[in-house]
Amino acid sequence: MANSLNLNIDRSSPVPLYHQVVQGIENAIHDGTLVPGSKLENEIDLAAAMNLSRPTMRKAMDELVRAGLLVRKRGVGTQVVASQVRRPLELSSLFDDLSANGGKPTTDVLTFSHHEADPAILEKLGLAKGASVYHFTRLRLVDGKPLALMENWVRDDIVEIDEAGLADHGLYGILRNGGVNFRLAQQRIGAMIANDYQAPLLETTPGAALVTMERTAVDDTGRMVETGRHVYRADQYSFEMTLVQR
Amino acid sequence: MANSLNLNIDRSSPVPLYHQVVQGIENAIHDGTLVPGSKLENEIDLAAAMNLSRPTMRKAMDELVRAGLLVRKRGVGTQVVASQVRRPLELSSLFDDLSANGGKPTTDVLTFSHHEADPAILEKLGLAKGASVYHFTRLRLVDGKPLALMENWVRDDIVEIDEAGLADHGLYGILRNGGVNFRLAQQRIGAMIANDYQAPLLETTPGAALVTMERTAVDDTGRMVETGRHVYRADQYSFEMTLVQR
DNA sequence: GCAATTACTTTGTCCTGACAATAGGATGAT
DNA sequence: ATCATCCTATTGTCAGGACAAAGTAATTGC
Repeated sequence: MANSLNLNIDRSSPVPLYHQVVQGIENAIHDGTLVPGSKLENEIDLAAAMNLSRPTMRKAMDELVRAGLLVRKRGVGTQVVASQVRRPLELSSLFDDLSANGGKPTTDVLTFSHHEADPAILEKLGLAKGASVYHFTRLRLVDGKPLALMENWVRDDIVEIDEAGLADHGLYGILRNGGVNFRLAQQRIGAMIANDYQAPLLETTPGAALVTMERTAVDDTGRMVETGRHVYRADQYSFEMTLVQR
Repeated sequence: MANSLNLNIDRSSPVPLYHQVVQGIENAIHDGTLVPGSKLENEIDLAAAMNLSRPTMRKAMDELVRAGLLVRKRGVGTQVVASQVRRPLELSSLFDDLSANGGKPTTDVLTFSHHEADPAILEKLGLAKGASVYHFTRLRLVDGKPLALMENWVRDDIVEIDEAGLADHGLYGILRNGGVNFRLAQQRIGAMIANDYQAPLLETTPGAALVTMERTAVDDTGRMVETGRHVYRADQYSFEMTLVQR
């Protein structure tokens, strides 16, 4: 039952050793080399087999446990977790909500303006009274069919944004290019009924179910850079995630 | 700006040192000793000040970074993240969705049965054809007002469940008592419109917005123990989370 | 034969030490 | 004065070792 799992570790690569191990095991699980339910060799031997130290091996396994692919039990060993539970959107997808679903996503910019922020937005972005923000609404389509209506506010003291760039590179593309490194985001997911404004844009009827998502993103210097409110057609979108009990 | 942060580390305590540090810093942030935006001392000095090794201190900080309370930058230092972004439900709340909101949560068991599982449930729980499951629906109320309608299926080869116990101890209470250690869960959040069955139970009207949540929970041996579908009144509930970019 | 004890395996925690990579400021040359 | 270069502070990665705790299996005593 103990799978030996031969991985190639490239010590000259710039990618950290523990991350190479993470990817290696991930791949092994995906392509069936590591069967769900099977037990891995113990940390010491595994580390020795790859010429790594135990802390390095452990750090790799830590990540996989956090990701929900492995399960450890003291005195027993480490197991590949039951299949079925796939790698979901997961936390890492701080940006680019979709695009993985196969279809071709496109975006229409509906409105674009640059004006003084109202109090609610000032608070959400932690700005001083009188500060200005970019404000725009966009329609996200997949294969030409409307999926989401997105309204965003972005502080204007970091990157300059114009309508054309927004359409071409996307919001996060512009911000990343402008040197913004996002670190975390707070997000709230709920539901509402499509109103008369939203319904025609999303090609549905007033009263249809919508998934709502509000998000505020923070960069690595602690500034709240962007906040927004998105609504998705409930029949075409839902949020998947894997929760890990530490 | 460098906060010294005097923490008491109890080396005789059974709780790991790194976890004591995590709690200490968490508290310091909460009660204002550590101001958002302020810089911490560097890892080496902090570790030395508490008579800890750097790896131990780092492990503690790792957790706080993952939780979104701290932000690290190589060559620069570690910062307390901007306020506003509070500790949300977060991953740890695999169970006990609410109860923190102040009100008194109660639960009514509406239906309870034990029968052969249909194919969809068999697949979700990874059971063989012909296996039986517990199936029940519950109404969750806060301060007597209905909040959520919950329908669950639980495999019957681990713990015996009866209606009275369910009402008294809750589903996760029973399972934990029965020796089930949950490790992870896959969850999907979406939206729908209240139908004629749901509306009166939730004391709302057909057509009202509902948040839907489907979840399958896996224990530490890799078994899928429980799956369920919950609907919440959208005007009273939403899912909050913090996403961390690693 | 059965139960309590012991031994062993494996993960969990912690330590010391070292060097690399990056960001930012200080320094120096032009 | 301005720009390129060097230096320093700080986090990122990695090694090797040691002991504790928990779960499992084997052994022993009755």
